[in-house]
Amino acid sequence: MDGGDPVRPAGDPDRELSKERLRAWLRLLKVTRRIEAAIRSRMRTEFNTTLPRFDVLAALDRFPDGLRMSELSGLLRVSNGNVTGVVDRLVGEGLVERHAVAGDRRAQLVRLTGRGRAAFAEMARRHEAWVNELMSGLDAPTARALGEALGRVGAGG
Amino acid sequence: MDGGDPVRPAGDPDRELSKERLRAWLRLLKVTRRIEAAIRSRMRTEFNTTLPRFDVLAALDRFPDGLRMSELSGLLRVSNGNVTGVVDRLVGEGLVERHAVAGDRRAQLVRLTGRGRAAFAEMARRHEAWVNELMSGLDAPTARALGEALGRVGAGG
DNA sequence: TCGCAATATTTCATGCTTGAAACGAAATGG
DNA sequence: CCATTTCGTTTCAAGCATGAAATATTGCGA
Repeated sequence: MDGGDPVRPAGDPDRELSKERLRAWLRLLKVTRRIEAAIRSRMRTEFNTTLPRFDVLAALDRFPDGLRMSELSGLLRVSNGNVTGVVDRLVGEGLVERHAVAGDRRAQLVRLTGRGRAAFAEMARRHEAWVNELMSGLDAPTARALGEALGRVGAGG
Repeated sequence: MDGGDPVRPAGDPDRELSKERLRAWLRLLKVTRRIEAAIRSRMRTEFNTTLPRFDVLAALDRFPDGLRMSELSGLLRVSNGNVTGVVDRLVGEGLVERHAVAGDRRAQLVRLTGRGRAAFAEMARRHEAWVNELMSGLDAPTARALGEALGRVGAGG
């Protein structure tokens, strides 16, 4: 009939699209890991801290009234138990404090301390500079194209 | 004299580009983490294994003659000590084996076993299907645009 | 009000990850 | 040859991450 070669069906579009998506994913993973590793390493050498701690500080900086543990883990998309440990260490460093919540003795409200807010501001400044450098290959239109494409991936998940 | 407002200098292009890159990076990180978490979870429930182990199997599958520990950690871009542990567990599962290298008693050659090769083939098949599903929002041209943008980021790092 | 499900958080076991230190083996330079 | 350096790998301590179990508290329905 009009059928293709059974060994390599002339460009089966589903299969090709799948391969294309796989390639895109592998590249996405590679680039993300490389940049993440660079940021992680600089966080360690310049601030003696870690990316997870920075993420927690960033979340708390956006919510000056504080966040509950579960709100924090929800925002960061990590497990509850995870946040417990990271917050413990930040409290130990004096960057964050826990408060009781009036009316619910189960919950904890977590907030930045003054030192925590100042430390985060400095880290955020450097962090932006690192990202700017690490992504220096990206001009404005390409950055927007990337955002667009990622938006579609996000919608598709 | 023709200068802009000192509070918000009318569109300082460097600063705006930096912000744009930061936004792109945060989005990149978010999307990547979400997909990675989904794959990780499915690896666990469907195959009772982990992404790092899958990565090692994938590398070994591409090199049927085997790889040294240091070649493996170089390919995967992780530390030596890391690979030691992951390979230990894969050996324990019978998916991988270590061989001595003739002429260098320091080195180890790591290879897939028959079972390892078969197990990986099955996992890889499912893995591609998951990625295809998780990135279903991405049509072919957008996938290519994404690859293009990521290539530039890669070149810029 | 009593029992019980739902909620907020911590604890735990397991595994990944890193960077540094330890170690044996190989290579190299007097 | 022998000392020193380099190399390949493992070991180690610390921290991140997960999912499951434990704990405590709240709230709801009979």
